[in-house]
Amino acid sequence: MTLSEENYLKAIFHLEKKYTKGVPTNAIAEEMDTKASSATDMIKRLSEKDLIAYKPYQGAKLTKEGSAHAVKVIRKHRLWESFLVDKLDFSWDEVHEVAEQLEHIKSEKLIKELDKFLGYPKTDPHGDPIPDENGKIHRIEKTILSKLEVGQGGVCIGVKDSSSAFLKYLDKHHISLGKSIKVLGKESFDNSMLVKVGEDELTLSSLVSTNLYIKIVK
Amino acid sequence: MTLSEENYLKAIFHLEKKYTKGVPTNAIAEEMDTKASSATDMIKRLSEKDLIAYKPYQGAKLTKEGSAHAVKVIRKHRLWESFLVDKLDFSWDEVHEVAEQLEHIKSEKLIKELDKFLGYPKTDPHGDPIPDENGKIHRIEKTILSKLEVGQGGVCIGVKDSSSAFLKYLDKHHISLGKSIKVLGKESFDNSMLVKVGEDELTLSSLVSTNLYIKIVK
DNA sequence: CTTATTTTTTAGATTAGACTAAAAATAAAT
DNA sequence: ATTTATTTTTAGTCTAATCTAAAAAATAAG
Repeated sequence: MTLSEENYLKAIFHLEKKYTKGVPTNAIAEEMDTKASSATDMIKRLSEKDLIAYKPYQGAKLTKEGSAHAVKVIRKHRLWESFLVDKLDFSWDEVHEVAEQLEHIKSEKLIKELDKFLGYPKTDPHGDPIPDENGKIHRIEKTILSKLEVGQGGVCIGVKDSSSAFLKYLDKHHISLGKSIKVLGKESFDNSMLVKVGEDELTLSSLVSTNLYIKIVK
Repeated sequence: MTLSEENYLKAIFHLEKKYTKGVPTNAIAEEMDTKASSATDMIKRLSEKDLIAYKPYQGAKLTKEGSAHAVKVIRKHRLWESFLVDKLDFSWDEVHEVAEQLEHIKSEKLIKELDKFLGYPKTDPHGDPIPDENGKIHRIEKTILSKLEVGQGGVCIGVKDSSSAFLKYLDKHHISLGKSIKVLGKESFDNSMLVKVGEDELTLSSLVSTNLYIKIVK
């Protein structure tokens, strides 16, 4: 399995949440930041290897095998991100690029030992679940902050957008995983909200509140 | 710089110890486990990028730039090997393959932080020196065990052959870095020697004694 | 100093992955 | 239901890295 094949599988895996009845070629090309013709080529290759099911013009779906492989890569990615933050003092906005490389290292033992070394973490530095050795993804119940009503509150447990820009914004305003957040007010005009984060009060735009995952606590 | 280019640079770097006036194409091909024609191709590419100096039929020599890059890769390789042994419970015969992959990860910060995390180790698990951040290799004075006279002794500080088979042989006979070794007798017929390793006495064949590095202690 | 051998290079093919440009299939709109 | 627009695929080219087979250069031997 080549590096490029693995990246395509991963892309399709993520896109399947959005396109449940076959991921379109264009969507894959866009996700991979390449051209549709290149995506078509790769789709054919993956199809021949039975990693995806594909009929021309019908979009792609991962097979059991393809999905299993994608999950393995995602497991490695998230374990490496955890390593970088927990052991090497990387901040959560610095880990993605490096993990993109590390996720392709081939060694069963390496990932098993790394998992042990990290103390079998359940989530990565962005709150995303780390698939277990059998490929099982333990999804956590989470709510988008913007869906909370005034008076409701909870704990920040993840981000939807994990771009460096967004993560840096959160750092700047002292919002991090584990912080308690309570909704003090909502502005219907622009959907911004007034929240209490830890001891601070601040106003969050819609763009921010729609990208933060909360675990509701009564 | 591609993965393959890096591997060729590394190969040439190691071969330069043996071929001081230009590394022959065939030697490179053999080291890289490929064909001479492939080596010629790569030599041309590296030459165009000024990473090696090369005139047809004259063999290859690393330029300053090429050598610096090779050393960086070697630094990464040895730091990763240290990580695998010190932190992830790999044994010294298991690290090479994985480090061959990890050495190509591109991130200045990663390697800087890894070095710090490991406590700035001076040598890798086989006793080979880890180049520092500036590419300086602090070579240790070492003697091949077979060169010692009867009565002389020292500490095992490295291996010349780091094949899995040899390392496993050493494990089996409780020979590891840091162990004290004393020569009790030499057999001129087959150049085997009787040695005391720690508290044990054992006979080492010439193949073994010519592949163990010793720091002589009086 | 020619001949034979070894080493190295060239020539031509192949594969994975990507690209551009054009054709074909599907979907949308008058 | 045709025309228009979008999406997808095909056809052909390109690059990095490899290979085999053959030619050319350098070295060694008689």
